[in-house]
Amino acid sequence: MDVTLRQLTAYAAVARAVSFTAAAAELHVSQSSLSRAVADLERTLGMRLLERDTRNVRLTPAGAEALRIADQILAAHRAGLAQLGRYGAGERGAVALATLPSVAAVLLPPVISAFRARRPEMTVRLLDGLERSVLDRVVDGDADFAVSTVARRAPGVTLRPLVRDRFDAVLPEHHPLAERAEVTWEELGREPFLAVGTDSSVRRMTDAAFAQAGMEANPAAEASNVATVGGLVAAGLGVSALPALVHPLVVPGRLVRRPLVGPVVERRLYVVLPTRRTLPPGARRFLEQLEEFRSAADALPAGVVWEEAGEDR
Amino acid sequence: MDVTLRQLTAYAAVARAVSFTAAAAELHVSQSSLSRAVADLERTLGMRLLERDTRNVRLTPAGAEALRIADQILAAHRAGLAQLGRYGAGERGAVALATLPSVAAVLLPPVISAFRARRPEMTVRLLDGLERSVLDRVVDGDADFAVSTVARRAPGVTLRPLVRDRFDAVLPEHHPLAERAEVTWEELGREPFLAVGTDSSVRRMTDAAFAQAGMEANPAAEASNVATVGGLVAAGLGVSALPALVHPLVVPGRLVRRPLVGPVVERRLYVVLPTRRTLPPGARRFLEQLEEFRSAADALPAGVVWEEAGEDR
DNA sequence: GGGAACTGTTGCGCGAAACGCATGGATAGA
DNA sequence: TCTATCCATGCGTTTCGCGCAACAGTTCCC
Repeated sequence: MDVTLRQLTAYAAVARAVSFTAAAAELHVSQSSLSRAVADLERTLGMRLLERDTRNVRLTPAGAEALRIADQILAAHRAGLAQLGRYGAGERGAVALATLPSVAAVLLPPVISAFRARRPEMTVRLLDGLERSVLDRVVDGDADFAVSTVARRAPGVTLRPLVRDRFDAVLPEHHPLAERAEVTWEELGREPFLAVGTDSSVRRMTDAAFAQAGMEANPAAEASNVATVGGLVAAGLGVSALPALVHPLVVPGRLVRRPLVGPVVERRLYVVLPTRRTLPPGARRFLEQLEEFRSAADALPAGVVWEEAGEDR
Repeated sequence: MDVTLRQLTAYAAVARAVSFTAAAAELHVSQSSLSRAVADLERTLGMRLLERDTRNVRLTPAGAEALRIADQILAAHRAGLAQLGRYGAGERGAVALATLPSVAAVLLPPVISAFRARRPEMTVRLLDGLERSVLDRVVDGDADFAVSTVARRAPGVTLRPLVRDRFDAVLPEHHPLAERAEVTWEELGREPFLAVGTDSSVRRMTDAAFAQAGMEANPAAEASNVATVGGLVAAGLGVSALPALVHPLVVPGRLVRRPLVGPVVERRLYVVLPTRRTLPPGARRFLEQLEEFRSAADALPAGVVWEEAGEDR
């Protein structure tokens, strides 16, 4: 026979009260039940825990040790279930969120900050990477969900429009085009162009925009980090085009932004949810927090706007 | 309904094996039993732990968290019972031993050392005090047992003779009596006598010995600590009489010991056991260790001899 | 394409476990 | 001595846990 939680609970109550009758009242069970439970426990352990004549109950040394240990076990049990309860309520655990570096650095920080303030036991894990890997993270289950652009419809994920941002021209401070209120892609394409590395969604979209304006994308230089591109522009090596959301990542001063038109190119960012899996409670709570920012029409950098809440796709 | 260890064990096995059938074989129960146990657990917790179609079993995020927690709880249970088992075997816990300072400092160290080497998880608590308080410690249950002299039979304790030691005269290095092979109490009584404090058992016995030799105890000075008395003798303030066991506590050099005769006074040290209470396992083991030293006739300071093992009184 | 082999679920009946009630023996206090 | 408690125990009932067997959905292979 093995030691059950029931026996330990019974023993702990009796040992603490130093009385079967009192403990029985406390636990809302009959006194005989406790008497048996403790006797069973003693038989199983093969040691006497309580010294009892018909009138008094005393702990044996072994009984004192057993009380200590029973309390430990019961506390572990109680704490474990409480943890699981908080997990279930989305107050504890981890949210794994795949996203683009720009989103992670600009859009999410206030959300994470508000989320953590409300649920201090939650951990937010940001898996930042390029568009391609972000989608894979969701499909593979590494991430609970993602916030990202999406090149093409992927099976197994649902898309919920979140924000869209506009491409701006990024120019050296005293560049001739900086005097315009707006700049066209065609005008921009005549300047030495500084592009972000091949794999990025930004690169994909600038290539497409130049093509649409009837020009060929022919970068003077490339860098994978947008901050690096910003630095190159500021140094006067050329011009670039970046979505509004990433501008906070570019060191300010010595360069200016102008809306790009002909065409206006917008980048759409989605919440990417796995279609099959149900979202863990913590992730659900994080999404609620994100929606709260959208509903409150929280301030976004210039050129970035919240999408209307609507149907998932 | 509450979460039982049985359910947690079942769930942990299934979640680890990712298979009800395999887990059933492992736990030697029927597969249907596990199916129910896990279903019950899920119902109680109000969350789905395993995603299962008829062919495959997968953990949900909540299931992964639950597995972690179930393992914690089960480990706490297992560890607790193991601790209690080791406690029961006397390999873990504490021995509380009341004793005289001289016994604690001279007789016990090798015993404690051997005991701890064999049972590293055991703690030995020495409650050292004067004869009177030592007895009380045992009667009150503060100590598991004691090693001490006993002025008079006390109710509720059993005595087991352990060692006896002889009173020696303690003399300054160049004192006239130091040239004798033996010294009588009467001779000693004619010198300025340096006594230990009133409450001690040593004082009680020297007083009695002088009385028996027809002299009055009339100390030139008193100190409670025998090392202090030794210092006074070495400084030439007078002579003293101390039981052989305490000599290692007296700083060596500048004083000499001579057997005291007429009468030879012996101090008897007993193991003092509570008659009622059963000894905790650790204490029993400590006593065994002590007996081992007696059986091996372990070397003792000159003038101290092991008592024969015999009946308890 | 149809069946064989496995998987987890569920209905059923049995046996054990746990419980409350009532009782008995023992003791402290009036 | 009597009474009020206290814990242990016998007894009957209810609940719980289990295995067996039938069932339903998948996968694999001939």
